[in-house]
Amino acid sequence: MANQINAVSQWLERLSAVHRNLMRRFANEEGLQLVHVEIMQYLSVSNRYSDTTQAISEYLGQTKGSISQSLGLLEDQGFVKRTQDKIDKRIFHLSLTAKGSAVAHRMFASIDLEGAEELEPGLKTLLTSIQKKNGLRGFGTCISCRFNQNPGKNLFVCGLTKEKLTLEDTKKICKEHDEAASG
Amino acid sequence: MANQINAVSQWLERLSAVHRNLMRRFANEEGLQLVHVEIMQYLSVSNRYSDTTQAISEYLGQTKGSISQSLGLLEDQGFVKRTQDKIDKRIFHLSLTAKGSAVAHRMFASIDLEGAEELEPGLKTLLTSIQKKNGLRGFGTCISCRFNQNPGKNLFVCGLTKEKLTLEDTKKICKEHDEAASG
DNA sequence: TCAAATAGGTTTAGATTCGATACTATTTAA
DNA sequence: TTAAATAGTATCGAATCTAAACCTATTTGA
Repeated sequence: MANQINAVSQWLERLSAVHRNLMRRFANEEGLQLVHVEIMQYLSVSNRYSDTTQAISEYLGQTKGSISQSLGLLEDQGFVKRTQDKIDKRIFHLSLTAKGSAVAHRMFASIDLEGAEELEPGLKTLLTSIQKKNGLRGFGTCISCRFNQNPGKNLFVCGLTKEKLTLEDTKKICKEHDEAASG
Repeated sequence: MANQINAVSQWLERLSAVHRNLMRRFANEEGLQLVHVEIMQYLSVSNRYSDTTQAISEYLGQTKGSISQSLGLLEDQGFVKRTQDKIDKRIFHLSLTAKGSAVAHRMFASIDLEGAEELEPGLKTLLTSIQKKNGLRGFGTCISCRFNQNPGKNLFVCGLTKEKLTLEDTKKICKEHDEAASG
């Protein structure tokens, strides 16, 4: 048993290292730092509740001060723009400019995962389980979220914020994600 | 199709980030840096052809200068010891002391992957495929290596180095690993 | 045999990141 | 009205990372 678990841990470890290597290689080719690419990747898939300095900090597991610095650089270089929240003026929503969006696209294209499709359900389950067991935020999409309501075709409502969401909205990553009860 | 691949990439990205977060958290609890734990984890599973500064550098995707520095620290603190190769005196084999080994054990124990066993074959296949497509070193075990020969029960020979290997040897990670032809 | 090339490792210098702390501004709660 | 909590920024010191130069040992090749 223990051996079996260690084996999974081992491959996961390696997979994680390989993924980081590829990301770093891509970052270098673009003349960027690894963390900058990671931030842009995250912003390309995060929803309106999750596009803040704080959320990025929790996602990447680095302090918000460090992320704040990196965001300052990315903004100066025109990859990212900030928009102050209209209601809560402490919050700044971050989004990719066309330039930043192009980087994220190239990044996804550069990591070739052909043939890995069948792993998706397993990866997702493993991920949810690990996040939960270790007290990390959910970071999942609305599809599997217990707050998600679907009162009509292509009509969604977030039970937590009571806001309407489009189908596209529900495909993005949310920091408030909480797994639906199994069944 | 593209969407499906992006979804896998997305979960892989997140899994990689979560894994790194957990490793970093563990490192902090031990009063160590992330990279130090990663090095010890690697040394706990690498074989005699792969326990060098150079190999660690390729595994973790960082420069050998950087790894050399970290190894110096780990040696000073008694986690790692170096042994000069008897034949090629440029090479120093690295291994964990009892203190270092204990850290690696605690690390494996702290990452709870219960229920992930069934993912193992898929992860391994994905890993091999990614490494190959991106021109990265194999880093696998003898079991799936084309150089591995098995002339008798519990008797193994590496076709590349012509050396005898024990069953335990064949479970470790090798930087010369090359996938056996499929079939 | 001997010089040149290669390979494993270390060292150094400069840039960057990281974490901790302190600070501002805004919002929420009492 | 105040106190506490939240979102984010600024600053500083410590540590890491990369690139390049450097050292030594080994291999190559004429």
